[in-house]
Amino acid sequence: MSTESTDGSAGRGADRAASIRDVARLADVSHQTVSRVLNNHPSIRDTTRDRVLAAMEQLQYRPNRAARALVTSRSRTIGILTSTRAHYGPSTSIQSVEAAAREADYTVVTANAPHPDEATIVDAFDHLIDQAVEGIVIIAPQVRVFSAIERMNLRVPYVTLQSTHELGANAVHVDQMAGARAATRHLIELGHRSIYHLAGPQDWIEAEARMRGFLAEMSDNDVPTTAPILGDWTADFGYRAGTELLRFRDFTAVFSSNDQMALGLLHAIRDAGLDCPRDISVVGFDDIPEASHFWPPLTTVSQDFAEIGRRCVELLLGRIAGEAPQGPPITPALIVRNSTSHPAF
Amino acid sequence: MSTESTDGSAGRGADRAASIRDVARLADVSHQTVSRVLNNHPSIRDTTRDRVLAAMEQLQYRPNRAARALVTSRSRTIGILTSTRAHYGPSTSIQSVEAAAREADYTVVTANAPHPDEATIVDAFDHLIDQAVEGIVIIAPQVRVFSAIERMNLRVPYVTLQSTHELGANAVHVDQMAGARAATRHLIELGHRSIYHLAGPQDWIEAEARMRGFLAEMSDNDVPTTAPILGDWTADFGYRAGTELLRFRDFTAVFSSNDQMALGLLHAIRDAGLDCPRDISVVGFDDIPEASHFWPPLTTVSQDFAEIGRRCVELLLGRIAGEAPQGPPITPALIVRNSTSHPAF
DNA sequence: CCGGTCAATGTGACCGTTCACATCGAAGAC
DNA sequence: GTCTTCGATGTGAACGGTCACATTGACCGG
Repeated sequence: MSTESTDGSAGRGADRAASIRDVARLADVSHQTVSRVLNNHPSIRDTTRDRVLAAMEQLQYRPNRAARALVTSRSRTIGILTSTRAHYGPSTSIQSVEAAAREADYTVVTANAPHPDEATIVDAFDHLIDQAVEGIVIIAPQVRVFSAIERMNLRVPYVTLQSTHELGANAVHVDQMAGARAATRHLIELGHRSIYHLAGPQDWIEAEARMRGFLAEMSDNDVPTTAPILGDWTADFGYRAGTELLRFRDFTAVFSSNDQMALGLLHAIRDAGLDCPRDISVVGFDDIPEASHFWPPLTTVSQDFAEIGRRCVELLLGRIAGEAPQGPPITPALIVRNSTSHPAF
Repeated sequence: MSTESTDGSAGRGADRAASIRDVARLADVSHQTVSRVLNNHPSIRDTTRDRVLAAMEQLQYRPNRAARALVTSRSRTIGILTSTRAHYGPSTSIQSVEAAAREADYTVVTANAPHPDEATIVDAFDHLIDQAVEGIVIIAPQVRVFSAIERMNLRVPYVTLQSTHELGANAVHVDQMAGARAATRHLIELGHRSIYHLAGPQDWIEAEARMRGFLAEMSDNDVPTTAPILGDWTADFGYRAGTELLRFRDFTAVFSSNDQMALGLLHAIRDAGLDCPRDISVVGFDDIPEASHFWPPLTTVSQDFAEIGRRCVELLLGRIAGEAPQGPPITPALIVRNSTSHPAF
């Protein structure tokens, strides 16, 4: 490539890509006819269509999305607002959001809000709005996000995961509470009566729902509850919390709000010279692909992150089109492995 | 379609967002002056600029990217081609690509090629090209990608990670070989002489480089090499391979090409009634955040995925601008934890 | 045979921005 | 005092699509 920097007056117009009019000229029709072929309008004679398609092929024509967006004022783009991408769950969901969107001929742009403060979130939203996204899928700590939404009175449709609050039409309903209840019930049925809950950050809707599921199940079974410990999803936190907790050993089981924290916990249990599940039972949440290879293989609650992503797109595109398709809730399932057993005593 | 359009009551343009001309009218200047303010052109009188900015503020003006892209034929968008997003390394890099891109006022769109066959990859490229991306960051199995690139003679700049082949200006150089050598040397220095290598899929450039590093270091130290085992990055594979390998027990150490496979390996070692590191030493690669909580905490090679992402963007934007900024190579570092020790005998 | 409907196509304006070029003073240069 | 330069601004035409509307035959009913 030549590096003629700013001058460039010579080549400029020459190598612009073929436009609808170039195709029209070659196919000997009007540009509007080409446009009709593009949008497969019904009343185009087959022979004409073929001629146009041939011309497109020959010129390697590609429709210009910017031009289309300009005139229709529809970008065919949806945004994803996310905070951490490095975690298995969000990543998987994002991936399937993207696949589903592409399927529907939408493009996805993502905006990351690395810090969960409101300014950062507003920034991320702003970035998406600048792209003229038609809708936004939110995969992030939602409490903060909502205050940001209010502050900037967002005008595009968005979807989130269902909270315990009424988000109604905006939310894909994942029954986190049911999953958390199943995990908790499993421990109770094994005979545990002193169960701690390692919760996630409370501004994540999932974390809150799981915590509520835990508390509800405990109380339904008349098991005395202990105050949940609020964590940050990381294995490091699970390790530290576990180390701290084990100084007292006043419990026989822990339900962790995700698998990473459970991993840290397992580490802490070993470091304390104890055995899981003999001394302490542990249940995780998410069923990341590594969970079955933890030591011991982790009993956890499986979530279909890919399905969540698909459903988000389905709902969002529906709302963009003015409908409100509400599918059935997605229910996580308990997967029993080896990190849980009857309490020792 | 229901054609329930607006009855001709009021303006139909009422809904469209404010344009440059609306701002111009309000600020009592020409649209071109507004454009100049937008692109901070030097010769604008301060008072004029202020007037325009005030008008923008009042109308909540946002530049229309589509219009700008149309006329400049520059989309200010870069694409990411990726295969798996669910893994820690790629996710982290993608996240930092996005952050760096946003910093430079670029937008990122991602295209996923879930299956590594050429058709899928061509599809993904196609999707990106449709967005008129100005450049592409490739985070995917590269061998297949390259054949796809050839087939569709890609006209936009792209960057990848450095392979052992000469990619020259297209690649950010991550010295995977050095990392792999460090890991291997560590095992050799501990006294191991029978070392297996669990490699990644060979169409991933990283996998190949790590394998070559392993082989080179082994041969430099006159340690007899065994044929590497080609895996798929998953813990499941590590487990299965480990189980298989341990039927013979003709080795004392394994260098795994990533941490997930190492995790599966640890699982297999325990299942065989053996102890890591007493019986078998294991070294991983990547240093995912969970690695320090594995049992035993994993000796591994740390990679700065975020830095990789940043460098990809730096290089790509440079190339888009016609430069070729080549930074120093990124060198991974060995992190010694508890999964390695002297061989028992 | 004539008006009407409809399938197939064409015409010109418009979306919101930038670009090339024009204009118009004011400030030096001589 | 006139010419030139240049800073500050304006004018109209792109860019590549879609939209609303016009046009043309062919077919059909009465």
